[in-house]
Amino acid sequence: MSAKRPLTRKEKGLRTRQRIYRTAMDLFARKGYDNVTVDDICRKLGMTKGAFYAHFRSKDQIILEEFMHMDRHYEVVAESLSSLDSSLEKLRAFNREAIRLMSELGVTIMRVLYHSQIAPRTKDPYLVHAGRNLYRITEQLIREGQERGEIRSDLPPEELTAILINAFRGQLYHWCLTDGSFDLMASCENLMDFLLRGIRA
Amino acid sequence: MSAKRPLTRKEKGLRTRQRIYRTAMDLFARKGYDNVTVDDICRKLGMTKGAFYAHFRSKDQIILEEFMHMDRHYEVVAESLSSLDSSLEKLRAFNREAIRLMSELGVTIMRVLYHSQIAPRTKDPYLVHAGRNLYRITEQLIREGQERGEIRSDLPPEELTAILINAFRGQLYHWCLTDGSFDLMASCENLMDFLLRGIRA
DNA sequence: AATTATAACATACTCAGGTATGTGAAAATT
DNA sequence: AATTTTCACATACCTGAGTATGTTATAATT
Repeated sequence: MSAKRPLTRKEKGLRTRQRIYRTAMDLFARKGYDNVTVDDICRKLGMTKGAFYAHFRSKDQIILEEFMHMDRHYEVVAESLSSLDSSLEKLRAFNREAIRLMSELGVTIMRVLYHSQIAPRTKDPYLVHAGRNLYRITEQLIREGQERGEIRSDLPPEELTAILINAFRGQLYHWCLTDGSFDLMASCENLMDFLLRGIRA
Repeated sequence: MSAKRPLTRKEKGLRTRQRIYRTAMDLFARKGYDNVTVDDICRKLGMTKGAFYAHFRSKDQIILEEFMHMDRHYEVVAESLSSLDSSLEKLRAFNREAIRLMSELGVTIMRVLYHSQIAPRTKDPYLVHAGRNLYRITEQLIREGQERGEIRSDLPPEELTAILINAFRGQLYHWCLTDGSFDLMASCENLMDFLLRGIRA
């Protein structure tokens, strides 16, 4: 037990925020996102909507944050790539891990994400932020591959990046639409083979 | 003026349905989907929600039907393909027209569609109905191409179909996310080139 | 022709996400 | 130290999609 120094206001706020986050994620996992109301979450925590919306802009902001954590994780994946010597293999490995991470998040979360990101009121959706590690790293790998002559150079790296990511996203979207009715990893492995044919020099 | 024979009940219902449909689409186009409430639509027609929901399951059902019309139109497009002799060119042309149709529907409608199809409560989303013309025709063209040796046969036609359609859908989704910030036709032309590299024998 | 069923709509609700505003205590400012 | 600001949360409300339940005229059944 640590000494019970009275919490500073910021600390208290952060703690509350985390409690909301965890409780929400826990409820989502157990009862399904749309079977959990914001009031449910608050009731379980003995607080009110005021508290919730002081810490999160919306219900699906919770899901978005879970997803954003993943983006940070991409950096770790990228570092593990140095042992591979072909850019194409790096690209393949990086993508495989990205897909794995998303399949581990699960259909439910990915579905809520793809649903909320395209919602009418959603401005500047995170999914397409150019600064995301997903974009940065993919583009970097492609650029490298082009310099080393492994990847075709008749298209700019940004465009190849977009093609790749959007193709996979279409697959993910489909996976969500069908409630995870197929093996995401396996199908993306095939997709990667397919796309690599179109990308190599 | 046609004689004012009293309308049979079915006729009346159908007429009402069409009035709702047109009024809704008109309002959506002018004020934006999410700035139009079901009550707005009803008020403009001098009826109430009861009427609306007797004819449509939900607000976005209207959008879905608009989209389903398009699917019927694919057949017409498919018939115009016979003048082309290469399966790959048929595939390219068919896809181009499909994209054109969707870009003509506009970002707003496509966005509502992609949003509502992946909504938590949406069961058996139309977008992935195997019976859709989009799937049937694409798969047919691929099958032909394989028989004629123009398209690789190491993957089953269903899988190639899925890869193609999902890749394009990813692009469409991205188009919606960014509110139509790029030229859909042009970018899909590039995407098609890219994918054809991976699909030819 | 009388009865029953049903389809087209109206009325009055529920539900859940989100907002506007209030309050008290901690923190910054003087 | 006194005052002002700010932040964490509470209360009360709004909104808009969707539903449960009438009501009435038409169509089907007897």
